[in-house]
Amino acid sequence: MFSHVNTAAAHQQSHGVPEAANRNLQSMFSRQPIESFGPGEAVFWEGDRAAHVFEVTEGILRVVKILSDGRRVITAFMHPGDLVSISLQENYLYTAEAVTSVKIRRCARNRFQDEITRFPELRPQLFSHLCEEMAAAQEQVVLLARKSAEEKVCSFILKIARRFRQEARLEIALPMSRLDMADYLGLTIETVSRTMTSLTSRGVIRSNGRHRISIQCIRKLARLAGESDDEDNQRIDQTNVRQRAWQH
Amino acid sequence: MFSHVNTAAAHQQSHGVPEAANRNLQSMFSRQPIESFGPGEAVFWEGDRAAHVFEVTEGILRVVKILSDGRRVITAFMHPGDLVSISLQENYLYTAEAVTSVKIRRCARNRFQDEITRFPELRPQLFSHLCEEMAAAQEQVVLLARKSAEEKVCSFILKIARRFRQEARLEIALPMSRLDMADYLGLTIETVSRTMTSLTSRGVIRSNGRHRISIQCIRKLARLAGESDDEDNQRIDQTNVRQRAWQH
DNA sequence: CGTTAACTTGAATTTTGTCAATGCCTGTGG
DNA sequence: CCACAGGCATTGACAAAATTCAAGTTAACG
Repeated sequence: MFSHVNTAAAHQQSHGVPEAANRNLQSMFSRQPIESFGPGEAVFWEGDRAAHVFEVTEGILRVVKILSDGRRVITAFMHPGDLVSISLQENYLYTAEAVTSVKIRRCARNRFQDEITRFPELRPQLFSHLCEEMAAAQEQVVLLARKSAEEKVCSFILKIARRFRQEARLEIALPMSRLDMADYLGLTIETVSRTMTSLTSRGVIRSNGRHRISIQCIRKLARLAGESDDEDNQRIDQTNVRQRAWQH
Repeated sequence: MFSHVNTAAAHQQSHGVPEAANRNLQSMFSRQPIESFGPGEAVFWEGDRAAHVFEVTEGILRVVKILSDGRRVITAFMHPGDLVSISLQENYLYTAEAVTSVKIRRCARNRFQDEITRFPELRPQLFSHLCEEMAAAQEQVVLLARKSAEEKVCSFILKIARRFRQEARLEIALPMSRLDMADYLGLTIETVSRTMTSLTSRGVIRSNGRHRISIQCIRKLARLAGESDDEDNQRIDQTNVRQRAWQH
């Protein structure tokens, strides 16, 4: 959640020549140099002065908050095309760390703001971006507040499947560690592991190595995720959040 | 969370004569008629076409999401001065119900958008409003993902105390039912009740009827809420989120 | 003042977490 | 290319936390 608007497609278009016709939020990053971060490296830290906005170009970031006694919460995973730290205050609200090898572009906050001012057609984009983040946050709150361990894990797999399955294949990558998954779902690694094992033995998923699974029965997975709306005729590629461009 | 910016003070100013000098988001509602809702009544329903934006004038609203099997999550309580349904999509993302007797004003979404367009000085307000909602959402995610029942209850009391205590008195109102608290904190009524009892018997709080408590030891409460930053020299009225007006 | 819903309390159960031991990828260096 | 090491992941036994179910109380409201 929090910035999971994948505008990678639009992004492609606008590279090189950011025409007014298809200018978008990602355009701002197109001339910035690419920076690389290795697994575990932090892109920025919670509490630091928020000087930049980022675009993920490659790899996966985790958005982390830590309680004073070390308990860790991952509030989001960011994928290529996502913008990080858009909704911000004076200081970063969280730490962003590379899960895999990651490439990002950065844009100074000032410049980002200036561009938004200069090109009013960007405002609705920024706005709907924030609104989708809010919707995603609410989904996560529901998951954390009321779902069981199994429902949490199934919801997680399903969310990734809906966004990243390759074409018809129902094989998906889980590049993050079990600890990352646990801290995202409010569980322990052991519970995540046991749940995955159970799903495998029941034929819902099949694991191909530690970071790759294939979904054997998407309907069952959806049911176990606690999404069964009686009708249950959801397609894997359904769009959950209808969006309207704001006119501001 | 989600819209807890209490601008009641600013609101007072702008009533009657919404001068440009102190125009704010609340100004838009100042000429709207006041509507009343009794406890339990819904102001709008999740999924309905989002035709209005609301301002709470009096009383408390709960923001509710329901899973298909009836499990309920309250993602926010809204207080006087709060704006509801600002960050929105095509349809409402949640149901809003009156906890107490509630008075609200509504503003057609179209008009709200037009006004934002017409008075650019409102945009930064809208923006920082959304950003604060995001920050609050993240706090709630941390609470739900990693805090114990006792930490959750203490965090909740502390949050209300920081916003609504009357002057020096550390007596606060908890107008919502135990079920509402439970659905907000991801617990059961029994667990909430037991925790409150335990806090009372340990002298952290004292209850004056079911919906009113006084805080006996704010430092202990803060420690039990899991906020102890070693330093622990926080004041009850500290502002947790520093905010910067956006220039968009 | 009586009714009733809301709340509290207790006991048993379930779920998830903790601790500890083992197993298995993955990447490194021979 | 293989062997090995070390980090992750899995599994099991047990413990703790929270939920569930079932009575009791209390307080709010007519």
